[in-house]
Amino acid sequence: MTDFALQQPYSMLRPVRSGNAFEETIEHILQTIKLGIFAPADKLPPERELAEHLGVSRATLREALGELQAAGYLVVRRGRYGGTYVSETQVRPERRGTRPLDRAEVHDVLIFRGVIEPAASALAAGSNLSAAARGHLRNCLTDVAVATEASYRPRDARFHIAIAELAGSPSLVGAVAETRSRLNALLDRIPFLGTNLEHSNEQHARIADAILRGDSTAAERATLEHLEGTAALLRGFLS
Amino acid sequence: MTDFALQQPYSMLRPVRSGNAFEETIEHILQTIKLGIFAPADKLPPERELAEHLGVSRATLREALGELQAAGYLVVRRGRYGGTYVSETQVRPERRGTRPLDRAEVHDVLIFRGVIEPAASALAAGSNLSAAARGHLRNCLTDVAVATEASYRPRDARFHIAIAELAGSPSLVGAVAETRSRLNALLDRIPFLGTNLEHSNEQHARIADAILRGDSTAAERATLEHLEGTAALLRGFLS
DNA sequence: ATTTAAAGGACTGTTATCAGTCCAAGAACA
DNA sequence: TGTTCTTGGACTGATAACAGTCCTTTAAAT
Repeated sequence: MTDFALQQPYSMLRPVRSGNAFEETIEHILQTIKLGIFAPADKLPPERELAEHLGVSRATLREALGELQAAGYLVVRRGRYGGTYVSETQVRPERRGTRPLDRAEVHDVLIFRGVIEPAASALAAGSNLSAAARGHLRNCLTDVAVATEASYRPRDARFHIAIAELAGSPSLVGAVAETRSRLNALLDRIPFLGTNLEHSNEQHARIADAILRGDSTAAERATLEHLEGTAALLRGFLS
Repeated sequence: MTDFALQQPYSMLRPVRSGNAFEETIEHILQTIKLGIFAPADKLPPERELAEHLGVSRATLREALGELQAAGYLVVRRGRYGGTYVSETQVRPERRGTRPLDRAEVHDVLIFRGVIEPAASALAAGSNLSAAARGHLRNCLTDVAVATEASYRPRDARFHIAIAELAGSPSLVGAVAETRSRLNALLDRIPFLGTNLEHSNEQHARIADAILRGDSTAAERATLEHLEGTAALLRGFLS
């Protein structure tokens, strides 16, 4: 631990804005795709509406959309009933394992995720879930269960975010989504190891089951166990 | 619960930036004061340094500082060994209880805080704490213990943020700080009720003691109990 | 008394972002 | 076959935010 007194106030003086609006917008939309919020072939909201939601001018949004289109993430259809669609063909992922892992970042992400995801599961299990909410969770579970290796990551994220949505706290949803995104960025930096999809899906099923049964303790424990897999994988690449 | 399917993707399309850089900067600096990160008479970092930390140009930062100076939060001394200082005289708080509480916001803040603060305490208790870290926690505990009603709120926040700092996850610190800030905004909207400082300080002591003893379970439980007080107070004003 | 250096204060020109307006496409519908 | 209307596309002028430079103050050091 470095000098505690000196670093104190500076930990709170984080950047007010992470860059220019244009880049932030690109990053944000890319996240919604990589987290499975918008699946391939989904239609984004109309530009004017999306710009308002993102708190950015349409001009800036269009710059960002143009870039994502050029990169192959989006396709655009003009005219009435046209719109911006998520590309159905996967974008070639960047070369893996090029940049080294940042120890502190790995540590931070794993700790934070270990706090909020089990808590989200426990809260979801303890809530009075509507039929629609239950259906949504089951849909996400099925989607990830039938995913191929190529489509797994976003659907996995979508499933975990769905759980947070059931917990009834928008802040929690945002925290889970952002943390997943940071985790994905870390996973992109290590050589690909075939995930044990079967094992993972089995754990997903146990989590969903506990939540739908209303068993908070089981939901929390199952989630904690599930997280341990990825955590161990990442920690393995630190040493 | 509103229509689940329709609101889905939009929950993730939150604003990329919450306003203009100038206002964000004001708000951010004001937070560091209200959260006790900078106490009265403390010196802020030099403008050039602070601007870089906040990711904003010096011109914009100076606009914000000027506003805060005009409002009485800051005093500026020029020349070598000068700088920007937090005012020692309290700024008169706005009229309380004018705007009504937002149900959803109260709900969200209380849930999220109930997740992260107990977790932070448990993690802190489970860590190998350096002597400096232990000293820092004890200092914050003393500060809040000897606070008057006027100085209580920022010192209380500082204590709870100090706990998160011991947990070893910057994200967790940020989450606790931001949530405290939102909570303060809510508390500002209800009529002032004399807090039971004695009871609160007793709970603080129990939390700090459990953390310093390394008893995670006790630290977590004590924190949960401590939060219940404020939670009940706020919930009382919803009905 | 003079010098020094670290801080705030003030200006410049450039670039990014904005709100607002109008144009062009083109699938659905009559 | 033509009309309609929602959508992306393109432009304009105004404003916000920027990086960079130089000036002013003032307590400490000499």
